[in-house]
Amino acid sequence: MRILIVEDEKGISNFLKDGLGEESFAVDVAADGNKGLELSTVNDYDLILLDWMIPGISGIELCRQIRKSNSFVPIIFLTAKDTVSDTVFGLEAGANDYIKKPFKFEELLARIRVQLRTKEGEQTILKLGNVEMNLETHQVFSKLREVMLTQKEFSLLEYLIRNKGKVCTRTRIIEHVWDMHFDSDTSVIDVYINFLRKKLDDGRESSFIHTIRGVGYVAREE
Amino acid sequence: MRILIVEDEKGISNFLKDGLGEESFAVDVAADGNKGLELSTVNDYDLILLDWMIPGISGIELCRQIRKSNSFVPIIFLTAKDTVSDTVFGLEAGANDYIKKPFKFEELLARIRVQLRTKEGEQTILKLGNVEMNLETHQVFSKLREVMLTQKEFSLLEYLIRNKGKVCTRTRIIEHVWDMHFDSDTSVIDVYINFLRKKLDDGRESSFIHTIRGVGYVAREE
DNA sequence: AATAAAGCTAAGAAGAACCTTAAAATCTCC
DNA sequence: GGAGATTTTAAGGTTCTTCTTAGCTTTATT
Repeated sequence: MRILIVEDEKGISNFLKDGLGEESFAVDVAADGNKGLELSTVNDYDLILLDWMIPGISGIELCRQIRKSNSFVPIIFLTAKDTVSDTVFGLEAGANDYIKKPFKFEELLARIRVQLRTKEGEQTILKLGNVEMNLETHQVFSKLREVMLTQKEFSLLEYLIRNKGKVCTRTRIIEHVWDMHFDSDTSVIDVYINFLRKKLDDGRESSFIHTIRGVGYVAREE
Repeated sequence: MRILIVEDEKGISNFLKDGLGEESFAVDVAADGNKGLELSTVNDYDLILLDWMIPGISGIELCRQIRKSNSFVPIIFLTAKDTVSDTVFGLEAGANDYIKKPFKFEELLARIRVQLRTKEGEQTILKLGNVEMNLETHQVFSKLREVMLTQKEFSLLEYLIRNKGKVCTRTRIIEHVWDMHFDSDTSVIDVYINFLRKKLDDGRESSFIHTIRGVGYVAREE
């Protein structure tokens, strides 16, 4: 996840760069509007933090420019001002959210995550071979038919498909899908793998969910 | 890769043993400090997981004893306590890292891999000639084809490739790959070397696994 | 060349891991 | 509170891995 910060106050931009770096974002900093425009044109950021008051092109103008170029990158305004009209201007210019200075780092982080989540939500459809799952509507299709899955079946399938090609060990599955620890003596996983295979394998011989004996399972396209 | 777990709570040790087994480690469990000392003296472990609060010799004392005997085996502390001083004591006693209970299995795994990496420059992908193994996805490729290996085949191959160029004696192979002391009356190793050669040598005459008569085997590039 | 030692390989027994089904326990919604 | 759906446990059957055995081949030594 790559983030651009457009901010002229060194103190703040350093603080943000360090903090976001620790959260394992890749961070670039532009100290003025022109530099910001240049970087945002050249690179493909996942999110942009934009200060209201910057030298060169103003924040609001930069925001408009970015939107004009048909980019839907999430933009969060950082503003010292507290007037309703400024907020309105910002959002009208195409910003997704704003945060008032001074702010707590954690609050900013939370808002960033919200933006990235909704952005990810644009591709709420996971696919593997004939199987397609829509995370938003909670629907699953195999070939053309819709298949009804229960909650647990759904999250198991989601975990397998998100990790397609990789072997998911029983331990990891239990931790991610069942939220359990330390229960090595259960065969729920076997049962649910069986459910999924029955529902999704359209009576074919071999499943797209492969068993790796002594290790776990892996979802692979044929 | 052979790991010793010193932990008195059966639930946790079973959970760890299964989980690490799935990641193709050979795992021993000691339920108290004395047993832990005994096993760690007799066997050559690649890593030790040590609970803080155990019957018999305390975890911290066991750690000191191991270091006293000039062993540099990586030690990771498992601790329920959350005080700074305990951590300090643990690290002073010679531990390499610690993790607070309860922990996610994958976090522990990540730390284990870090310790093994710094020990021998490891990555998740091991290569030798045409053969490539991905420890994370548990896949093995020879030339372009994917080759299906069983658990034991996988860990034997891993051990050989980690020690590529070096001769692996039968005794060491048995100790690191099988969870056994050397039993001169077994020919499991021969059998498994044979399995690997069949699966990986693509019908060629000579194998990349060379036999060193009276000593063991060595994996070498052509 | 004979002999012994070590390794190779095929076949099969023992055991572990997995699959499948059914029934019990739990949750949900009227 | 009860009916239906979902989740979990349990158990028998099946398949695959692991390990042993035994006969055969290669290598080393005298």
